[in-house]
Amino acid sequence: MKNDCKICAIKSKAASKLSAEEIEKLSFSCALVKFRKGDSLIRQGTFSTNVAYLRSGLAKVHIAGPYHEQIVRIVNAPSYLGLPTTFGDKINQYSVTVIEAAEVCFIDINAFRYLLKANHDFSYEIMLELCRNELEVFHRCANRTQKQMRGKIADVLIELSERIYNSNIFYIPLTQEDLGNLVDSSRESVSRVLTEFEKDGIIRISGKKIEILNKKSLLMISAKG
Amino acid sequence: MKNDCKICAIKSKAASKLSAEEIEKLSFSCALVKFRKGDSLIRQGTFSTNVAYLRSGLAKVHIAGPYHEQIVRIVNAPSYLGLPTTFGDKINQYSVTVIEAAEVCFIDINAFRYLLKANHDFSYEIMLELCRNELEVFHRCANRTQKQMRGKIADVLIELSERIYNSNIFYIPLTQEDLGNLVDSSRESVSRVLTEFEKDGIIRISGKKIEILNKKSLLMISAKG
DNA sequence: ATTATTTTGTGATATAACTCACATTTTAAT
DNA sequence: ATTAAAATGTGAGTTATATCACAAAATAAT
Repeated sequence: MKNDCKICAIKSKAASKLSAEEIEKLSFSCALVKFRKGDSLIRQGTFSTNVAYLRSGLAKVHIAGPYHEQIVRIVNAPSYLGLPTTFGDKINQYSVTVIEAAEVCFIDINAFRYLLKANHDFSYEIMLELCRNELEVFHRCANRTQKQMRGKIADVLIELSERIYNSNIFYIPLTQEDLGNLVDSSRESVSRVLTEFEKDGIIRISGKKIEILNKKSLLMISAKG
Repeated sequence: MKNDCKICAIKSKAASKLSAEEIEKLSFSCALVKFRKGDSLIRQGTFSTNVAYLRSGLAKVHIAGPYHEQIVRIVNAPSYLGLPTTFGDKINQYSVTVIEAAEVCFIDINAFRYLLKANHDFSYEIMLELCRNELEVFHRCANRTQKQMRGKIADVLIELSERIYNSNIFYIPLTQEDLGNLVDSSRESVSRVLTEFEKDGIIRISGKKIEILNKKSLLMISAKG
């Protein structure tokens, strides 16, 4: 399985621009590992010397708040996790947990920095990703604080449907408790809104499966606040 | 005043690592401008081909929410503004407005990218700044959503005192309405908490001047949520 | 298959903060 | 200095959502 790393490196969005020598260097310090739902990739407060490259699957970034935990964002492959940590004081500022079976490649921070230095296209790409992250956090923050329940939940459903699954039907990998942590509200309120939406004919739920029947309504509810 | 740019470049945290040739290139595409309180540096929704380098002064980053505007973070010099825009689709995703007299240097995006390419230390520094921004937004987001009024206001006062002014006495450059937009609550609630704190002997207010008398209390209130 | 555990649905009650309203103070403009 | 405009203080009523409580359903474990 370790040999997969080279493939991993080559297949990664960064690698297409790498020289053979660079790939060689990367492959020595990279190990591909498979994870299941619930596994922890990064744990807030711990020391870290790796960047995690999420090659497939889905994960949630979450931080411990003064009261309850808070899910910061849902991350889909491909993306790099733990960048702030590796640039900064090496103490993880957030946790990352798998929510759908994932393949992850841990890249040693020194190899990662070598890559950044050696390959400008790569470092440019990382900057892009960091900028996107920042904007995404902005968006979620505005969502959390300026909308009320219906709007928040509508927004999350749209995000799952569009950004994560690209389909109007999907299996939601989060519990209602998770959803509450994602929009900063209680599990009960999430439940109430979800059944409300179903009664209004906006979505159809059966178990973990959600089907969006009326996206237009969802968009309106999300926009209205 | 235009010649200041070279000084600006040399004095900037990036420049110490630049070659003469690089500084030359930068100075051609850089103009230092002075701004007053209330001036707009970046306007959400507009097209932009510059990175703004805040050399001195204070600014607020804010976005238009579904209902009210929301202040995302307070930025002090030195720092780069508008990075996500220049990497992305060039449409500004947020506004930046001066809240204390500022000197700003607008760096053409092409020159900026040249710098990133030419100088790895510089691009590394930019990545650091992007990471810091992300973590700061995390923090503010948790603050907004998980604490109640007293905690939110305590947190902002601590931030102003520690990160921005480095003093227990400072002149607050924001109106209570601004503070409301910063912590996502109403102007009235801000006022109530502020007078409450004063009655409790935690702060002393006279006009725009705020003195923190009991930082320990503030820290406790902020931490408790 | 059966049991234990986790997740979900829904009512009743409590509460923090918003809104509205208006007086007062402060700041800016002429 | 005088007036206009903006910012602030504070009460009373309203409201969205949290919390508590428990039943039902679904999932996981033996």
